[in-house]
Amino acid sequence: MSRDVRRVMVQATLSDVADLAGVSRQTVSNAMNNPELLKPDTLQRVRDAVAVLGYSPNRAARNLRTRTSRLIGLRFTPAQEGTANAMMDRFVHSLVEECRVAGYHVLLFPGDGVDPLAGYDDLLRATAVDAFVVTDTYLGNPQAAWLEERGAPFVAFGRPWDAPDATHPWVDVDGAAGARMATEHLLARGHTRIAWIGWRKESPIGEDRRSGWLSAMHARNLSTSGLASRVEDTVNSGAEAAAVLLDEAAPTAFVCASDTLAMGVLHTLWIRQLAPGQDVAVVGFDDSQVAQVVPVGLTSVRQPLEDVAVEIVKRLQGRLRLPPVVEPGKLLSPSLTVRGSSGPGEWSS
Amino acid sequence: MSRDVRRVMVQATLSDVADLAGVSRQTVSNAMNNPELLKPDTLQRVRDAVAVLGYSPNRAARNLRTRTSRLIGLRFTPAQEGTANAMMDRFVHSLVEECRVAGYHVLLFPGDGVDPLAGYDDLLRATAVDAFVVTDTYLGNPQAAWLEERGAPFVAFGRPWDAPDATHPWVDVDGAAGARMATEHLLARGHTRIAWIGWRKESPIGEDRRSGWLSAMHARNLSTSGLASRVEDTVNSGAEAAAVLLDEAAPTAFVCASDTLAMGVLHTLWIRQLAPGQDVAVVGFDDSQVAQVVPVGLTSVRQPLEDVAVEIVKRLQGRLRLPPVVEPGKLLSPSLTVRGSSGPGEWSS
DNA sequence: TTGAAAGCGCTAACAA
DNA sequence: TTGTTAGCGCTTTCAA
Repeated sequence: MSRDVRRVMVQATLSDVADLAGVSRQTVSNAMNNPELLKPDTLQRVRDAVAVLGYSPNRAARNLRTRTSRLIGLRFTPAQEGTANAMMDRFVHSLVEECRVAGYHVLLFPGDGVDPLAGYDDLLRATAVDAFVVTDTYLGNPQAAWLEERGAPFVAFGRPWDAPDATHPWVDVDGAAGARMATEHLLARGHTRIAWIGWRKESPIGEDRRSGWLSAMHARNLSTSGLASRVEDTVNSGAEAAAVLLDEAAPTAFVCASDTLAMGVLHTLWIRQLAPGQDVAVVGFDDSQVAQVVPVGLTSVRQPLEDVAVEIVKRLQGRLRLPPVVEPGKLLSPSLTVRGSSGPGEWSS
Repeated sequence: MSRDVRRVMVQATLSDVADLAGVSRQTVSNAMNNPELLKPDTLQRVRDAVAVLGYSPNRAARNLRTRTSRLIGLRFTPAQEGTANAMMDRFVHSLVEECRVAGYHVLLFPGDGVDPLAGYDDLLRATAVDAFVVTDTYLGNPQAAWLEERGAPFVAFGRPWDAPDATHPWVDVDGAAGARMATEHLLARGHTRIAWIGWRKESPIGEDRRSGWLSAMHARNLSTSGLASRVEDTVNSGAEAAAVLLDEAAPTAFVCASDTLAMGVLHTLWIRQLAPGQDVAVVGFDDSQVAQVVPVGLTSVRQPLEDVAVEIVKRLQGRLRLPPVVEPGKLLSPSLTVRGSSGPGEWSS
């Protein structure tokens, strides 16, 4: 009885396994980490002992000895209230899953809002994580430069917009291609007066997406003058921009830099008794839950976050290898999820 | 030059600090963990050395020695596609922040979908985490029973519905109170035929919320017969249920067990050219991003996830203290976020 | 108030 | 193929 209790409470160690299997501690270690070094029947004996004792190597001891933690740090910032931007949720899940495959866990730390470097430094100095995944590079990522300077391994989700010659590994989604797909989708459905509602000029991501709309329009020799608006990423701004554009440029379709802005457009359509997809087409960006559940459904550009996670972890592993293998940046293509807001299915014929 | 590089690459250790400060390693340790034991000027000397070297205690070594990891495990399951249930995002952020205050970090591990115990066992045996936060207790939480049996510290977000005599600490939100608030809000706005669209009977959370609607109606001696529906948690099911209820019971308002179902109701209203908030009132549950950005806005019950995180971490700390202090379960009250879908502001007078 | 000794559990390096 | 030795960086215990 009391032995059972102890077995539950006190984890078996390498020594316990070695004693039970009648081998040295090092042999047990090899059985766990380099099984090919052992004679088959020794290996089996050790494995039996491991199973009997329910042994798992103590992480702290292993971490201390190997100077690794098998932990990836991720600064977790929540979606802003009142927006549709909930990419993080899907991305984090993909990252956690992909890290598991690679034998890593994800450690979350809070962003402090003021100092974008907060948190990184502590974890680094305590050698609490092996590497970081940096996501908020739209801020003009001071983290990237800072981490690179300290020699801290990391992979960025997002291009180094402000430092095109940066040498760190990154993965990003081609926003221009996404906006282009969205625009071409609307062109194929017969629209020619397609408006753009995007973010302010300071946002390189916004400008990138905008360029996709622009190039798709120009490729068809369509005028874009008076058809573009740059606003804050809020529902209200989107609604106001849509109202102004409808009044002044009479577009029949909108491509938006975010689902949040697209919801603003839907809001204006609703007020004006215009049917989305019927009277006016709308396409958003991010394929958020909002796009999925809003009545008639919001057609939206979807980022391949699962693939992003795969590529990020691949680069993480390369970066942590000795010697480090620094793979170049990688740009992934988004896809378009078509729903009712860009027109009834029949139109596509 | 090369010294600078080394300082960046190789972290200073306790010994380095001790040498620089001219004290023993133990004194440095005390300076970090029990500063009150040191003579003020010794303490200052040590602290100066710490600052000069940029020293932070190595986590692995500390973990090994203290047999703790200062890590809290959380199984991260993403929001289901096509639903509005994105509570996790907000909750995780609150938890991460609250854990930071308590000196912990959050370690994410993936749910495996099949075995709800997967992941917990590995982390436990490797002593990779000090405790867990268990969130998916709606499954009839086998994790809780299993973890309790193994003596693994954890706190549940969610009541032990299927084991009311369970002794583990938990924190939950009073769903019945939330639905009651929603119903009373509609009653105050003059509605009397208020329908309920909830989840199937197997869901104790759904039944709990339903009871809130029921009690609010009964408190006013209002009939509820024919006014309730139990369906799957999808937009379509919500839309269908709303259509049937409108045809057969002519309600003027709906209270829903989730924002997802409420969006279904909005869908049906949209098809029937009924104005939400004007012709028919709708209240959802969870105050998701969807509720926040959908045109006219969806009135919704909001869970106090920040407070939930605070209470959970408090219990976590109690549970990890020696001897453990097991605080009882705690039920928190939600609030109601009023938006356009439950009627124009003027009605409230 | 400070220091010395011991050891947490593991793996790298080397020896047998 | 297996075993021995040493030590990762820290904190606990005890002695000075």
